[in-house]
Amino acid sequence: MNYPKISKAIIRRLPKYRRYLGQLKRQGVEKISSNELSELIGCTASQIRQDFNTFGEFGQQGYGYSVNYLYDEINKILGLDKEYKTVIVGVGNLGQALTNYTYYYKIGFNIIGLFDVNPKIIGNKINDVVVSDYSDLEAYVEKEAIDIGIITVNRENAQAVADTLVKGGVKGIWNFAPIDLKVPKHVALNSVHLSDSLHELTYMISTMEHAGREDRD
Amino acid sequence: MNYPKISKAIIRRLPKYRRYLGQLKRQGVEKISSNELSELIGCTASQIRQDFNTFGEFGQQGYGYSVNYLYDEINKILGLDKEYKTVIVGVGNLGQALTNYTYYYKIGFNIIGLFDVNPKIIGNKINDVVVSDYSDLEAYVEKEAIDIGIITVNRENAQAVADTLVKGGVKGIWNFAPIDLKVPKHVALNSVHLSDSLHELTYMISTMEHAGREDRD
DNA sequence: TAGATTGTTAATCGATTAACAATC
DNA sequence: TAGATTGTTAATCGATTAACAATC
Repeated sequence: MNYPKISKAIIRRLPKYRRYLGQLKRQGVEKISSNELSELIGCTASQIRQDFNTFGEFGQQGYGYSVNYLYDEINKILGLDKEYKTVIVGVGNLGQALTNYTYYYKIGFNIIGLFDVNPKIIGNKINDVVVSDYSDLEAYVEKEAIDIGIITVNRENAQAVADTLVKGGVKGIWNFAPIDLKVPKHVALNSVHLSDSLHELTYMISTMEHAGREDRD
Repeated sequence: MNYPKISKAIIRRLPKYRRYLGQLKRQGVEKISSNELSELIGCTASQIRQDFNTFGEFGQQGYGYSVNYLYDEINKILGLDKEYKTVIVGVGNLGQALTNYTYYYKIGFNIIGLFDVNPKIIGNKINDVVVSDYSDLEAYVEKEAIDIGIITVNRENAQAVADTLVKGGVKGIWNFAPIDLKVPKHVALNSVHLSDSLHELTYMISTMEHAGREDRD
């Protein structure tokens, strides 16, 4: 597949489409039109058709889209037709939550390594995986050909962990530390900034309170 | 403050500005120009000035921006000059992680209630807060005038929890269940879709592998 | 005052939506 | 075939960037 350059906006919508199609699949729905899907998701049918057509012709004129086929195609686009060998660095509450989380929604992410610097945690087992010493991380990543490193350490150590993961040869980093990491451009990086998300929420709360007043103007 | 309508894009950038300004503040930097800040963040100086000017005139011509003043102003815009009474519903690993997280970064979010349906968890203490029975949630939210409800239950129960929180009178909901909740428009809602974020990452990994091939064209 | 940098308008760019021809 | 709905082009809308006048 020789993709044209895809905008960040479209990429951010793909997992959402996938979620709704997964839901429809579970409900046993076989076909859906861009119009029906747009009502479900709350966007325009035009956008849906544009987005899909960036990647291929997944529908059939006069009929719509086959839910199963479309779901599979989106999975392929998102790279979810593959398995990813994964390590988590930083086995605090969040690290443990993500271990269980990926274990629970278990499609394709195998957490095969957990790493921490805390001697009290090293040796513990979480979902059958033993927590290893952080100093062994780089060698492990290289030897096991780890695809994804998840960073759940604090801000101060996150960049060092990222550097180690990169040296070990990971393809992608999923970062939860509240900092913008620097990685070489051949390594994929996506960050979940929880505090940013919370602050967007308080912003919304604040403006809504203002809006209450403005309504009377 | 009578805000004009602010685009989602700007709102998403505000917490990021705040993060960098916080860092500069900690480093003891007193003033910064839009140009210096743009290099730090990796965006255009023009965008920074546009963004700030949406909310007010925070700078001084010929000088730049006072880091402390700007930081405080952004905090006010984000509503971070207030305290938020908060409950968490669903005390699994993620709920516990967020309890510790907000406890650790403790500015303004007081987790005063934890709720779950699991009798084995009810009664436990996390950071001095006892886990209560979910059936008491609505009354508690109303009595204590809770501002924010955090949802860390599974997809199946998330909407019911949201409805209960809304009935109790929360101002905002921070949702971690992988579903798009419906709430009345006077209630703020922000969701962290962890799986979506992970799928964006696998997308990036996939396209980078393609890009490797395309480079040779 | 001269130099620097903001605040703000105008130009550009990209993303979304509308419209319709293609086609199942 | 007629009806429906996609695929795709064209029009619109909004967001980003460039430019420069205002001003500290």
